[in-house]
Amino acid sequence: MAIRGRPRGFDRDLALQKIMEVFWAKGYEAAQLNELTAAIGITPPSFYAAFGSKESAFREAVNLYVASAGSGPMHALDAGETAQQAIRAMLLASIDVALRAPQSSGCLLILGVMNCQPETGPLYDLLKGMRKETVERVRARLRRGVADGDLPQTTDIPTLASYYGAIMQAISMQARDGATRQELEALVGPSLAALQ
Amino acid sequence: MAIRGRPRGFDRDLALQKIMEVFWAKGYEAAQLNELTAAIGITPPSFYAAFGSKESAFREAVNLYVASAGSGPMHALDAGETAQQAIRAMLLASIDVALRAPQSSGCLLILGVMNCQPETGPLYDLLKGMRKETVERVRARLRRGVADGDLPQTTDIPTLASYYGAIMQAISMQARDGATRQELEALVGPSLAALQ
DNA sequence: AAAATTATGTAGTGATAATTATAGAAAAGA
DNA sequence: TCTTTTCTATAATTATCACTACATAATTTT
Repeated sequence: MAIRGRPRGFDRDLALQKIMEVFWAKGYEAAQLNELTAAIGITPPSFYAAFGSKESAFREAVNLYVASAGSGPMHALDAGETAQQAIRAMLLASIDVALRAPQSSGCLLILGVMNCQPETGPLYDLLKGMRKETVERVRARLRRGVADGDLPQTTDIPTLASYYGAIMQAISMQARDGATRQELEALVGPSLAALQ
Repeated sequence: MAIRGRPRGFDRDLALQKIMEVFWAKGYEAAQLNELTAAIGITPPSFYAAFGSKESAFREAVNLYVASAGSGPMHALDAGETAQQAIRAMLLASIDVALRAPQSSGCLLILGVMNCQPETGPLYDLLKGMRKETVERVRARLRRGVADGDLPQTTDIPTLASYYGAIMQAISMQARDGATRQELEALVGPSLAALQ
């Protein structure tokens, strides 16, 4: 049996794409509902029928982001031959992501919710958890680096992993401050000194 | 002739101190006027009579911050014997500031205005300009380090300066994410590798 | 074709938050 | 004392923004 009732007048996947771009460009709190609906070309009731609420739309957008636009750094981390190359590639991919952002730049997972309002706590924690996961993946890659002989046995893996997590946060902040690709790439060199 | 009219019922300097703490703890956008007035113990009309608006109160608070609670890192930068010691002391002082923050932690100049709302653009630019000034002072200290022979002539000063600016931003972000002093100090070591 | 079901558009509703009008209180000057 | 000046408190006012009630449109099922 086919779907009952009046069919949706827009493509939900395409709409989610637009939603992600608006949230990415402006962050959760600054992205107003009328910007979201205007970007899609629908009115509020259609938005709520399709996505439930601003918050649940954001959660969906984050999942889409992780699976698409924001996947570069983690992919680069896995693809690098040595630990050093992997870290370097991850940081360069972060720069790509930060500069590919629609407007104000930066990574959605890092700048998407700045906890400007008290009620955004759960979303802030959601992104915080994802950042933590990122650091965990870096940690795993460094462990592999030690096992492969890329890094000395004495490497302080937890410290280095959270350090590179911090570098990625810094890249996003600087991108939001308007840094150029050159300026962002200049951050990568010094940070790799910690792997020598 | 003495001051005419009913005298102010509260200490303006003390009130500004409170205002700074609230803005520091919650950021510009999340700090609501009733929190500000409640912290001081006054009502809105008194606040507006004394400070003009939320925005101008914030500007005053930022100036107070730079002159007091937030002065540590720049002071440490000037006091360090060698360039390496100065940078290290600055980063450690940044950690002190980030952890001394009233509530959600981090540096007011870094996290005070995250541009969640479009109308906060001017304040965002104000803080951005101050961050730029910080990097300029780091640059000057590194130049002196080269002149003193602390650092090789080939040192890429602009790159390193903005790199350490980025590290301070990262310290604030991680502090806001709930990092402990130990975790923050762990970021300093790797970042100093760039000065070897 | 009629009923059932789901989407859409117009035009609100309700909550929140910065700001202020108005009246009254506390001081100095005449 | 009485006027002038400045501060304070209560209670609006205004704007913004997420969200929705209601009527209507477009489908499928019977």
